[in-house]
Amino acid sequence: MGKGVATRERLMDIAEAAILQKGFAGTSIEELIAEAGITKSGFFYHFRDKNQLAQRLLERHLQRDETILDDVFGRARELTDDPLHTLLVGLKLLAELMADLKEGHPGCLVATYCYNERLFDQDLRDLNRQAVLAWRIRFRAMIDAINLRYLPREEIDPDHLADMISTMVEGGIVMSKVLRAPLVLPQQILLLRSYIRLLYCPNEDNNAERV
Amino acid sequence: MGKGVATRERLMDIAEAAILQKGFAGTSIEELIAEAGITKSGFFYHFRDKNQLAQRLLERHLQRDETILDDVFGRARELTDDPLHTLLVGLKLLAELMADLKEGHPGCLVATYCYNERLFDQDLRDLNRQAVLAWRIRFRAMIDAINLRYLPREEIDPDHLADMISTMVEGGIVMSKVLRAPLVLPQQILLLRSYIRLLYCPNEDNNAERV
DNA sequence: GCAAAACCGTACCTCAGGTACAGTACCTGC
DNA sequence: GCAGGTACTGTACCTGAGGTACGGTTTTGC
Repeated sequence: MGKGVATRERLMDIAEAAILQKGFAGTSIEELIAEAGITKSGFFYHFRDKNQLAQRLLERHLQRDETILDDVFGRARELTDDPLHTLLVGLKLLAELMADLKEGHPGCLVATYCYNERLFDQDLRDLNRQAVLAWRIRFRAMIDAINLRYLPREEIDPDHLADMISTMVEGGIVMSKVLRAPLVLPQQILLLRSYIRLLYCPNEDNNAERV
Repeated sequence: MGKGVATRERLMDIAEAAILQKGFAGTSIEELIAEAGITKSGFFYHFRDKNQLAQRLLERHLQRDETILDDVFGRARELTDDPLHTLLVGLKLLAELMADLKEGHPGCLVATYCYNERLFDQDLRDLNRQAVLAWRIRFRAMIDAINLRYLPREEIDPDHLADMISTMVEGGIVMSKVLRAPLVLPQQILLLRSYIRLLYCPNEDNNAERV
């Protein structure tokens, strides 16, 4: 990794942490360069302006996010062939991952940007929107696979159920941050898991599995 | 209502809308007074500084929020004596209320402030935290009442289930805002309702009601 | 050892937050 | 009808942040 890349990454780490705690407008370039130990000229060497920093941050955040989800549900798929169990195991792994964050989840840039929408141009807002739609598509595919094999106890729109995963994670992050209770997020993910289990799992009284 | 109170309320309406779209630091006093048609001196006559505005805004927001919840679940209680049905009807009413917002939910100050935490002093952060704890206590009481009469299909911590309502609303707001799809929030509230129904409701195969 | 990459230094402009304080229009009770 | 509070306006001024411009310097890779 080149020196420039390393500086840029460090700058972005500092910026992301600051923005998640103070919002975009509340984060000054001055404080970023002070913490990074560079000058203002250095900052503008790496980024055209503050908006480009915002865009690069979101792009990186979304890539990392995708990697984590690929990893978590990839590992889940290795453990079982059944699509329902894959989702349930994946959510369990995700909850454990969130529970392991000792300082709690630092926050989601997608949520920050949505509560700062008027600060950004249309491109950035669209990028944010596309990211959430990509989550929907990812989880929707898993739901569809489940619906091929299991009959849900209630008729649920698969897109809504897919969105519920993102909803619980975004909401759980807010709850954990406000309450300063890191475990709330994993707890909420496990409740979502409980719902999906109840919705699809046959129990002794009700064998819902499709033939 | 005195003239001063009216101006202050108008100023706060403008400020709340702006803060929900641009964050606290991204909202300038200049734009507020321009829209309100007063001068900067007028602003500082009503509020000691920007932080006091933030505090007043949160206090008012929380009061309004409480009024809405009192109203929704109060109406639900009028329709049924059963605690489970009260919660289910209340969530239905809440979803309908959210669906009726033509422009979509404007956002929650609690979430905005949590993603701007470092901009505020300890008092304001504590106020935010207490508000979420008040939601927990409110919903926890409803869950406890349900547990007295119904046996859940799974053992669930009542605090977690109570928090789930706040989580779904906060997460749903973020999802609706990012996707620019106002209906996502009510859809998610209905999914939460579906979970609670599945968790507690006896069906033809499984009579879970306590005797 | 040389060119490109990765910065630093300086100067400057604009705008927003915030302070200070004097002045004024309007209403209200006595 | 006027004293006094309420609800402001007007003016001036300070600081700090975003941003621009551009020339100079160091570091790195080949």
